[in-house]
Amino acid sequence: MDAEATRSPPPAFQFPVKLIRTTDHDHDSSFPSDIRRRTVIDEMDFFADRKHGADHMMTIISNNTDHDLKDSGSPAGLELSVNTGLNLLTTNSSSEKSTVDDGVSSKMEDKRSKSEPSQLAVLQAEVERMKVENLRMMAETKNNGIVPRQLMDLGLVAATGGGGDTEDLSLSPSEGGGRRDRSRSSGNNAENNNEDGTVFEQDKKGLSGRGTDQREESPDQVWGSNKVARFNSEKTVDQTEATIRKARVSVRARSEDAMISDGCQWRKYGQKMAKGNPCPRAYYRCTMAAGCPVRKQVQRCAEDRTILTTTYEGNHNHPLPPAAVAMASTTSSAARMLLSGSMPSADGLMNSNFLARSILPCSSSLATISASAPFPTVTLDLTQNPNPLQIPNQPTQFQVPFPNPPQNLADASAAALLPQIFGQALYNQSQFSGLQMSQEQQTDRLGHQSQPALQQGQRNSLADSLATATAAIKADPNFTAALAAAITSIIGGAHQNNINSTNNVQTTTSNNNSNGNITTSNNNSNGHNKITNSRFPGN
DNA sequence: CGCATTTGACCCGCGC
DNA sequence: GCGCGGGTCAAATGCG
Repeated sequence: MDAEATRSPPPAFQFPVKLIRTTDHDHDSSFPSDIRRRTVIDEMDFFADRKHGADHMMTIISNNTDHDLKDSGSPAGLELSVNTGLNLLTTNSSSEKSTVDDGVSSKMEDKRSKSEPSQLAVLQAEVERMKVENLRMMAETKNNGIVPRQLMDLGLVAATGGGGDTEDLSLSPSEGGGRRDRSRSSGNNAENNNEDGTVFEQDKKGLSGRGTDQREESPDQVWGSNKVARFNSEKTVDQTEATIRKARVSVRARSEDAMISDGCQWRKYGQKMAKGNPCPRAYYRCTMAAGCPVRKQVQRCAEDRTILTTTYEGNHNHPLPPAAVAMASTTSSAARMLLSGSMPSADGLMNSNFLARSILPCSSSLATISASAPFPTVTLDLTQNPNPLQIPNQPTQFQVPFPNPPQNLADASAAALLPQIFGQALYNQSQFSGLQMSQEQQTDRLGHQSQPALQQGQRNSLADSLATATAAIKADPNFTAALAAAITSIIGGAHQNNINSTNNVQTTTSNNNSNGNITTSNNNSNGHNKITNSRFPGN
């Protein structure tokens, strides 16, 4: 498996979900023996460098917005750094031996940025525009004495930067040694202060009843706790914080393997039988960096044990390998969608639901938002056949006619496209969310404007944002073509792979120069593209 | 021997 | 106040 880490991944267009094939399923007590005994389909490697094509779009957006906004230090960056729980960092983690398939990422990133200057420029311009707009909105809201908490939170998160140094201020319980002092006072948040004096937003620690959670890090440590605001003052703010803190993103995907790969390294730290499900729930924490607060739960669906539900919460405090960025982008976008419309109230969540449908009418079965769950949760259901996956009635039609692929491949395709489509739509949605929120808050203060009116406004704003962004993308025929080619290739590749009883889907889409040379190929060499994660020996 | 996983115990919040 | 369930810890265990 170590060989995998050092292997140079082929230039590929891969996806955020990899169905892990573990070699020691027999040791896996997490799943029923019948599941463990099943013939394991070869890995579906949806991860990889998305140097080109659709995924590129998402990556560029993430990178640019992240850097631009962060660098500028402008409030505009706040929104884009929403603490969705998963950073959108694309910086490659250096040399973690088990880092998943990121060996050539840097090069590829560079190459990509060089090869697609026009798209980049367009997107950068778009980001710039968004930034300015956000700045304007911030000023407006401040003048009104209303500061969308969302933006504040984002800003704070942004301030912490991609390094997650904040979390390094203290050791995680394990590293720190000794059992957590659960009686520890929760009032001392000094360690949570940022270098620049900004209190790490989610310092939730302070809010957490569990003193232990102060220990480190991030907000997300409160991941399992229901402790919400105990401060009466700034109640609204705290409620919103709590909402953000607890936001979760669940991904449902069919997999007979122990868990899906999201490009990160995880260590199992617990397993419990959850009520109502004969399948145990496994708890993992990210081990890519000490003190990374990101956790995830993996559990099989009781009704259909081929379905794996992976729930993420937390914010990575370290750079992510490209492979992880894909999933992070997806989940992050989902969380952003959830949170962007999110007031802690049920209305807010319902709004998000509405927004989800508005943004992604095609994904009504792919993305759902639960307001009833203990924590606001976005569920990305990749088990349903997204056929066709499209965004109707949008300025730029984005139609991906799936050829009704087999279930697993449908999942793969959905997973593959999610970061681009879902993420893009959500990204755009997030652009107006600040405005939407401020409007909403003002409206609330003024006395509850009718929901339909707000929603209409949201829809219009969304449509504008989406139109602008999609138009920008569309403006570059090369990119559009590459995107279409990539998608076609994905679908074809998935199909082909299925026929070959191989789930490994590798699509290479190169757009290496500015003269429109587009090459799309389906790299489907059996047994060669398999990517395994040495840190995933199975759970 | 080091590291990851397993698993029972513990803590906490919530509902009754 | 008590029981239940979820989440986490950490010693024990297993594996490479």
